[in-house]
Amino acid sequence: MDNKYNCLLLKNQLCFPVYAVSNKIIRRYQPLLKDLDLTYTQYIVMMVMWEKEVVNEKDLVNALFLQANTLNPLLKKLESKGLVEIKKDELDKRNLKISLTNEGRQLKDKAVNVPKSLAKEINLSEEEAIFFYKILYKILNETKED
Amino acid sequence: MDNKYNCLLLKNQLCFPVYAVSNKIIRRYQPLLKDLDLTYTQYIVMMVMWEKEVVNEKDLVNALFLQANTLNPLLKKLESKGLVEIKKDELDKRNLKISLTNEGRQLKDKAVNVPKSLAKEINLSEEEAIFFYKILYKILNETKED
DNA sequence: ACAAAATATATCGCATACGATATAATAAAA
DNA sequence: TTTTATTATATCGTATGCGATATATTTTGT
Repeated sequence: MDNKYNCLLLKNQLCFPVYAVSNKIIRRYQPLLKDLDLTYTQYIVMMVMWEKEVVNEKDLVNALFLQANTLNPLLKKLESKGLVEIKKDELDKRNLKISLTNEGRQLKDKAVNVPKSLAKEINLSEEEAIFFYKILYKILNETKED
Repeated sequence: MDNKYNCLLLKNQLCFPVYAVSNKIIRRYQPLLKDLDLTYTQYIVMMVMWEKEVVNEKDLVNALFLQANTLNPLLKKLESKGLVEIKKDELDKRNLKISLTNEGRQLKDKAVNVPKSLAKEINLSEEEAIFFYKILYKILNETKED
């Protein structure tokens, strides 16, 4: 039973279920977010905007563990929807200053119901959820270079 | 401190770190998989092929928690690389029979090193890994409809 | 047997993700 | 003070993922 190929069995992978759960959760989010006319990635960008009001693109890259070339077209999309405003930072013209618009701020009230609706679909005990959360951030913060 | 918008803070989300960890892990896999000329998704398809040798597209959909329209072009890609062979199942012509080729089978030996290399990058204790694994599959198996 | 429902793929369009590369602005170094 | 290096975005090409819809095949119901 114990051979050198065991490490290649899907059921012995830890990375695969993370990937599968991530896909599953996002699939669950999409219909809820349709009311807000947001995709999942747009939604997490808006979460940062609702919290910070003004950020650089670089701040988003750090907060979301994504990259600039992913966020760039996405931000332009949010701008074209009127949810954010994009300007060059006059103090350091390399930076892009992203600001929440009034319209973007208003969306916050509609969004409040989304996390509750989704929580119903994932049934973890309080203890499990806390442990799960800790492990996820342990992996995320393990190496700082990305 | 406690207001109705707390549920919209990124740091209070459980779904977001799953998504971020998934992205991070796949980013880590890509350079390792480059030697095999496989992407991450192609790699997990090959894992199933290495284990089963012959499957229907539907079996892959179930094993990988993905959908046919994602796998379809991916399988054609693997076929064009000579790693699998795609035929109609003569017993039920709705089904696609995917078979591992000799070339695909040979890749298995090269792939054996990938999981070990990646394991080094994620430092969880045995106990943490087991708990993490259990929670992930609890979420995956919670509702069977997708 | 034959219409209707179910099943398994296929196709299309859109929105990510990322590596690779290029560019503009600032900081550091000589 | 110039060159050089670094930083923050921008652009391009490739590969997913998924919802919506269409098609072919089989099963079910009558």
